[in-house]
Amino acid sequence: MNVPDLVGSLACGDNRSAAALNLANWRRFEGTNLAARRSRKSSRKRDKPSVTLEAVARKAGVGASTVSRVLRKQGSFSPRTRDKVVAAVEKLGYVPNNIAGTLASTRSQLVGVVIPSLTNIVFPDLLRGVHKTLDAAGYKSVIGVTEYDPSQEELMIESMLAWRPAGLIIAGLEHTNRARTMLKNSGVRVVEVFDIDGKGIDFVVGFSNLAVGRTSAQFLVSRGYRHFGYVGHNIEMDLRAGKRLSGFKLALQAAGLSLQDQELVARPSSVEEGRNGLARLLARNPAIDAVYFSNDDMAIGGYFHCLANAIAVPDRLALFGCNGLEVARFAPQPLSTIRTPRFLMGETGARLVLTDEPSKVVDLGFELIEGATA
Amino acid sequence: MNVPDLVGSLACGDNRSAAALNLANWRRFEGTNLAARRSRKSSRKRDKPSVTLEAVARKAGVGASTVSRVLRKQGSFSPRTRDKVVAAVEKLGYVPNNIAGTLASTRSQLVGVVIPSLTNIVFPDLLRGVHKTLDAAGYKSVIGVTEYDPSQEELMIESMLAWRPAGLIIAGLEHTNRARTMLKNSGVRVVEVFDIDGKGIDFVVGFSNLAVGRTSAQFLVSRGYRHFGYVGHNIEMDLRAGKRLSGFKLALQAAGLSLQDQELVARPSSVEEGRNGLARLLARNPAIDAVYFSNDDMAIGGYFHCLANAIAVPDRLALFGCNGLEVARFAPQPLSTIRTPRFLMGETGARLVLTDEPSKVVDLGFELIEGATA
DNA sequence: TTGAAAGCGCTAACAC
DNA sequence: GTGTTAGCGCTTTCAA
Repeated sequence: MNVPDLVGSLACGDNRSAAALNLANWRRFEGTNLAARRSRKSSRKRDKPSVTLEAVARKAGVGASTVSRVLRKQGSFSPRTRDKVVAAVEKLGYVPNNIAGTLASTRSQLVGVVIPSLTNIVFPDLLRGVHKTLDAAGYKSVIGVTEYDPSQEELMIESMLAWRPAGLIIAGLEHTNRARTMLKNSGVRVVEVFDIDGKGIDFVVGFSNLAVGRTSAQFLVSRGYRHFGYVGHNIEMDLRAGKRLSGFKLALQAAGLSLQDQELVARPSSVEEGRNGLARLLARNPAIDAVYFSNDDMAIGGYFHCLANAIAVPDRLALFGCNGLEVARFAPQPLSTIRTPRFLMGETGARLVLTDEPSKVVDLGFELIEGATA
Repeated sequence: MNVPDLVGSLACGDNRSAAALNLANWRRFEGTNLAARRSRKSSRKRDKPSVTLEAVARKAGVGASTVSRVLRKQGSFSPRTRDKVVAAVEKLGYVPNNIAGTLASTRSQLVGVVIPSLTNIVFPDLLRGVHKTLDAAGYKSVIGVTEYDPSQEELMIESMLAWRPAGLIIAGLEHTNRARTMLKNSGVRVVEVFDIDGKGIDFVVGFSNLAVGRTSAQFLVSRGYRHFGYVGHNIEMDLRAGKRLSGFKLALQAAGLSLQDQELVARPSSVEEGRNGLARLLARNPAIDAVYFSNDDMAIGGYFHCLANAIAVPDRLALFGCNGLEVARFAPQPLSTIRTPRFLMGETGARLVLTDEPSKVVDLGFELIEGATA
């Protein structure tokens, strides 16, 4: 144990092989019911002896249901009984089995969280809020990542539902029809977050991406910029970024202006794509004096491009992002952007998903940060 | 439904209240067994009718175990039977109950992941790797966040174990004694990640933080720097950052040099703390010509300080970080740092945790990125 | 205040 | 190839 192996010693085989092997071993055991049961235990070295509630009950000299009541501090029991039980639990190192508990009570303490990505910090931010609230209430979050793919999301939702979660928190309002149907029929409470521009299933918690885009445009217009460009990532996948762009364009239109050029990258947002995207946009269209980015990661990339190429910000070029990331806040020039309530969305969503309240939409709003880049 | 409510309509009460309320309603129902059962269903609007395996079996006109076999593509069944079952599943919208399945088979498809934080992108990076591997193998990850607090970690581990996970992935090698004992007695496979400098419980997957610190120092020394400073976050909480600092100091010592000054922030790492920390360090000790940061977030903050104050990097001051974050890679001057294998750690850890292999330590190594700041 | 009994919905062994 | 049977480890009822 703990003998340092090197990377080379790692087989890069199929992840399932081990499970398959187990199963194979497994099915070799024959004999009487009892013998078979016993073999099962020994067939996997690592199969825990698993102290059960009943073992605790025996040790404490009480009934199983009494132990159950004591452990959940529910119903009544004498102090003496409680002490005996607690002592037995300690002695045996008993850890309750939530799987059995959940099955018996039909009330799970698992909440599913389905997000498109873990690469963009906004989703971990959401998770932080969710986790904080859930943890305080004794719930655990099971996470699923969809990579912005609706069919993967559908699969994810289906397998999440198989765990009979207490609730489901999902980023976005757009899902496949089947996903929507499963969700509705499941009887599980659903909270859709990050977007309120559309029709939700149950609870909807977030902000209007359309309004974010609109507000961004109005701000830039009010600052006197007139030649607008856009640098964004794949808006066919990230529908919310697409809605922001729509809002942005609509507001420009309303002001009698328009987007002069846009650079759309077919990949996820990143600092790199933002930097390169801006470079391409400017090469193509040097007259642009203000650029709207699909988010702060992209915008920071753009800012880096300006720093590296001595482009005066905001005099020669204004930059505007979305999200209000920490890194953007402490740049030499704080990025002009809109702060979105990711953590609060997580907290709010987690709280609602555990309630019995009627469905509703909660607009958490957003905040414009003037910054120094526009 | 979907009537836009405003934020104000949200009570900011205790998260448990709803659950408590449910329970209260719950216990009010009395009567015969059947009546009670029925009340249960109606007491919570949202209690699903829950189609069962048996319902599918009836609909398909076959036995329950046959349905089970078909659904898990295990054992044998005729094509005709399969078609009947599949049809019934479709018709009824059946979603298997993993809770029951897990209890019956005593083989869970849940893997616990215990990390100190979600604020620092390195942990989501780990999660990405874990999730990718687990997802491909049909497993789900349950996450727990400890906020770098050993006693919270202990609690987290305990409640994770209650779900009888297929395995547990934990960041770091340092745990409370009770946590370690629980882990060992649980019979669950454990993978400790992010650190190999110490004694592990079962699998250990990561890199040597001591070596990272040492390598960083050697690099800076080889570049000709002689007056070293350190800007870091709370190393009493983040033990791995502490180990890097130790390695750094040891290597300086070995070169006949030493750290001239250090700025330790008592908070989590952030761009802000890095920026302010460097400002304080330089104010106190202007002679320093190279600064080692506890990680890239801090280092980027330091870099921003230099940009904002026209401090020539690396001529006047060299900067060195740790992790190799994307944002650092595309800064005007790419940050000099060490890339750590977060994603790979996640993949490797997840793969190992599902195996039957004997315990071992896997050193995934790290990579020095020369960058342009040192 | 307590224990016996009946499930929760599924899997696995085994006989047919 | 398929159905019957016996649990998995709990919670909840109900009678004592």
